[in-house]
Amino acid sequence: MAASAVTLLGLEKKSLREQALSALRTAITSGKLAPGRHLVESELSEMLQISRGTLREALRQLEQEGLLSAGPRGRLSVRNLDAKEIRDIYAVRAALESLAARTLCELPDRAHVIESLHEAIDAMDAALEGSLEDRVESDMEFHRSLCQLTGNETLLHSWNSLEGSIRMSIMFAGLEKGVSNMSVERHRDIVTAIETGDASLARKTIREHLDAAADNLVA
Amino acid sequence: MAASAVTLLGLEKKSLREQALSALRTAITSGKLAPGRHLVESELSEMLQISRGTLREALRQLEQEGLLSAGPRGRLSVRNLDAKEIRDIYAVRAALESLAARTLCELPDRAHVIESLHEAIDAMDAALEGSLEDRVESDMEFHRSLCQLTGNETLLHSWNSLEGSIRMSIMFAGLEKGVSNMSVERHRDIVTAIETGDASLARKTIREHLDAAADNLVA
DNA sequence: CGTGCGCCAACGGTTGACATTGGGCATCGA
DNA sequence: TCGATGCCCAATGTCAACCGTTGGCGCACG
Repeated sequence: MAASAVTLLGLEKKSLREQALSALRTAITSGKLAPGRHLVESELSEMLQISRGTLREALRQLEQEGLLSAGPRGRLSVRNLDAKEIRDIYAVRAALESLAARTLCELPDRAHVIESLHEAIDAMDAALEGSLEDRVESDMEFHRSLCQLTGNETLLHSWNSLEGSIRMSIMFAGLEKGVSNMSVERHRDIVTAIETGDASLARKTIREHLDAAADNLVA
Repeated sequence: MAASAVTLLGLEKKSLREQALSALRTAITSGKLAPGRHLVESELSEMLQISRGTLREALRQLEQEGLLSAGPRGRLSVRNLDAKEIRDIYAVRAALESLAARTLCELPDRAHVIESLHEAIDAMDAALEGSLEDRVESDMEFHRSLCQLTGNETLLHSWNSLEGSIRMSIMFAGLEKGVSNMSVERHRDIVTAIETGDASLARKTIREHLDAAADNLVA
């Protein structure tokens, strides 16, 4: 049986829940919904033009991603990060990406991996001409690729769950500070290390990169 | 302001959604809901005596925990793990717990941490007399404590999200195989390493423990 | 001035309904 | 007989309206 056209084209219209999820995630990580802001189900469901039930499913998901924090009686508000939490998030991030780097180094055939990573770096280069948001976007893309290319679904899933928190951290510190860590050179070093297959070097490179980023964010 | 009695006692009755979540999680990780089994909302909502809406919130959460996999048109079924996925899960697990070990080693005041870990080990000792399930339970408790005691909420959260998958891995391989890795001595070594504050030793110890466990599970 | 009472906002949960979509089965034609 | 056609149904996605509960808040009253 042939896959449907939409599936082949990757154009399947997302469910309302998924749309709401994306919309809310973007609103939060872009600061349109300020940290600490209390969310009211009825308000949101009206804004997004979806029913409360559908909305609640999306909210649960955002809660699990750590973008929302639950107060007493299920009261939800946009999570507010402090410096320690940002460091904590980046510590977990570093652990995951270290694993990614090590895994990639151990792959027998890394050719296509290296190629993909170079493409991601080219995209970052191109984004230098764009807005701050574009630069953040291409950076996230690169790091997500690291996890994705390992072929470890669980790793990718964990990273995706953390992505919202990472974006919040960057937003919290201010986009300017956030992008200041995203030197293309640094990322080239990471790819080079992976290319050589030196796992400990790759891990060290990426760890230092992320540690520096965290330091910079909370400075 | 005083916290309410129920809060103090930690006895707040869980919401129906949370109850359903626990019930389903247990049903899956205990094998009562066989891997690959297709789940029908209306059936489950009747079994659990809750409405479809509430059930769907719980299902979404289980999906994010990796216990359920979504087929076409939102069709949910109990996730089916193969050997590679188990290894992948344990690789992520090891990354998280390595971070936990390192973090604990770097804590200036580890006395209460060591104490808590010793209690967890005592519980494992006691569970030697109990059922296989008891032993698994006390083991999970120990490892969760590792993450919790770091004080890194994000780390604990990530571990919790992975816990379901870990339990599934153990169930998949058979409880006997699962518990065979849970030697109390091994765990004592981990605590000892943390006690000395030797981060690299602690990481090495826990990593070897988990690698061996994964090997054993898929063997 | 303080206290108690009642209103109201917001959440947890339910019910019943409807559209959509694909699978399965039976029917029909070559 | 076998494949194509088309209908029915199961299951999900979504909605609207509703109820009970619970705290917060403000007002009236002693």
